[in-house]
Amino acid sequence: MNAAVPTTVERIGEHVGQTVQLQGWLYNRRSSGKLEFLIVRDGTGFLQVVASQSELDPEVYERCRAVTQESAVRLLGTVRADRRAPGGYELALTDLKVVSAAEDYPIALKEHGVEFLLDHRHLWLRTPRQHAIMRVRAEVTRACRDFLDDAGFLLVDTPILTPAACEGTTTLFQTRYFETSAYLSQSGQLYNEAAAMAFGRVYCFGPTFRAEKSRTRRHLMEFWMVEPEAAYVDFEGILALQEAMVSYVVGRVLERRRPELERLERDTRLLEKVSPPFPRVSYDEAVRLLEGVEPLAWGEDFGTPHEVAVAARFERPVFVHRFPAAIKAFYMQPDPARPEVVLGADLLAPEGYGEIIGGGERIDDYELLRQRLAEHQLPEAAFKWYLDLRRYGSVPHSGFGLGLERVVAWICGLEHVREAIPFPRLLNRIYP
RNA sequence: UGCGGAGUAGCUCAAUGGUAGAGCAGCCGGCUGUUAACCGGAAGGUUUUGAGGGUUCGAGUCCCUCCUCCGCAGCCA
Repeated sequence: MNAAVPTTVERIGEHVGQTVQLQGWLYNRRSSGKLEFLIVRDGTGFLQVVASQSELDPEVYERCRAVTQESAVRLLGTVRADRRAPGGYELALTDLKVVSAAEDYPIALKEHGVEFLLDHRHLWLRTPRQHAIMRVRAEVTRACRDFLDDAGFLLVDTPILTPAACEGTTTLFQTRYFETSAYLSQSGQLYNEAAAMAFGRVYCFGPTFRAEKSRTRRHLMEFWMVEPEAAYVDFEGILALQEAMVSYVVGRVLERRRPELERLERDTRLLEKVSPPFPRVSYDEAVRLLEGVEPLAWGEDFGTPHEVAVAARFERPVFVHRFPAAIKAFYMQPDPARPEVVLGADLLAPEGYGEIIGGGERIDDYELLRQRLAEHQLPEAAFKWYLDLRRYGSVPHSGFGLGLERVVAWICGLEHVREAIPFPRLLNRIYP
C-alpha cells in the first residue's frame, strides 16, 4: 500500500499494473451480487472501479455496497486494461475510504427537464456532458488567446464598470457607484480603440452585460466576448483576421478535444471544412438573394429569419457586410465608394447558430465622428476622450467582437447557449 | 412586449367529465462482468394535480383570472 502512486483518471493508462491512489466522487454504482462496479469521477475523467467480494476485506466491500451517489471517496487499487470497461481501463479496488457521504442526491442518471437542471446547475456541472462542454469552452478560450498572442496582439483588459453608455443606455445594467451611477460594460470596444492607439494591436477578453429582454437559444444576459482591435488595419484586413482566427479555433478543438466532441455526439463534418476564405455576401446581394424567400426592403434591418436564410446557403461561416449606415452603430466607417453603407460585417455560423462575430472598420475622422454622435443624439461630453483619439494621431483601425458562448454552442452542437457557460444568467434567472 | 406550448409523486411522464397510475431515484432483498445493468418487494400524491374563482350529481380533464416555466419574434455576440 505504501507503493501506491497518486494519480488521476486522465493519466490512468500510464499506470497499468501499478497500484495507484485516486480521490474523487462516486458518479454511479452497479451491482452484480458479489461484484460492485463503482463509476468514480475525479474531475479529469470517469473510471470504472471493480470491487470483488472474494478479494476484499469484508468491511471494505460493505462500504462499497453502501456508498451513495456523489459521496467523496479516496481509493486504492490496481490499474488494468479491460475491454469491458468504459474507456478501456479499470481499477481493481483494494481499499476505499468515504471522505464525505452524500445523501439524497437530486440528479438521477436519466432525462431531466430544463428548469430542474438549471435549478441544480451547481450539481449538473458534474455530469460527463457538461464536462465535455466546459473542456471545449476552455479550449476555445485558450485558442483565442494563443492565436492573438502569437499574432502580436497585447491583452489589455477594459473596465467592467463604465460611466456611460457605449451605444445607448437601454440595454445596460445600471448600478450605484458611490454618489453617482454606473453601468456594467456591454463592450470593451471604445476602450480597446484607445488601447490600440497606445499599443497597435490589442484585445480584451472578459464578461459583457446586456439588459435586453431577449429570450432565445442564442442570448445570455452575461456572456464572454473576445474583442481584438488593431491600428493600421483596414476592413479587408480585419475580415482576414476573423477568418484566420475562427479557423484556428475550430481546428484546435478538433485537434485537442475530439473525445469531448464524440461524447457530445457532434457530427464534425462541417467543422472540418472551416478554413479561409469564408464566403461573403454584401447587404445589397442579400436583399436580392432573399427575394421570394424572406423579403427584405433595402434599408430595413436584418432579422433572424434573414440571417437564417442567408446562412443556410453555405456550409461554412459567411460574412454579411456593408449594411446601410442608418441601421448600424455610430462609430462605423462609411464605405468611401458608397457612403450610404458602412464597412462593417457580421459573421454567421452555419447550421443555424447565427451571428458569432460583429465588427468592422471604425471612423477615424474627427468631424465625421462628431457628426455621427449628434445624429445618434449621444452626449458629446461623455465621448470627449473617445473623440480625442481622432485628434492625436488618428489612423485607420478596425476590430471585432466574438461571442464565446455562441462559438462554443456552435462547435459543440448545443441546442442553447445556456449550456456553454458554467452559470448562465438568463431572463428571469440569476440562480444559482 | 406579442404569438404558441406546458405546469400531476424527489425526477420523467400517463390518466373518454366517473375510484389518480407507471418508470427512474430512495428503502429492503436477489444475482461474480455490469455499461443510465437487471429481477422481486414495500413505500411514496398533506382528502391531492401551479394559485384562485366558476360550470356540473361529479373536474387532473371544460370556462375565466393570475403565477411560473419553455419555444419563437424583436434586440444583439
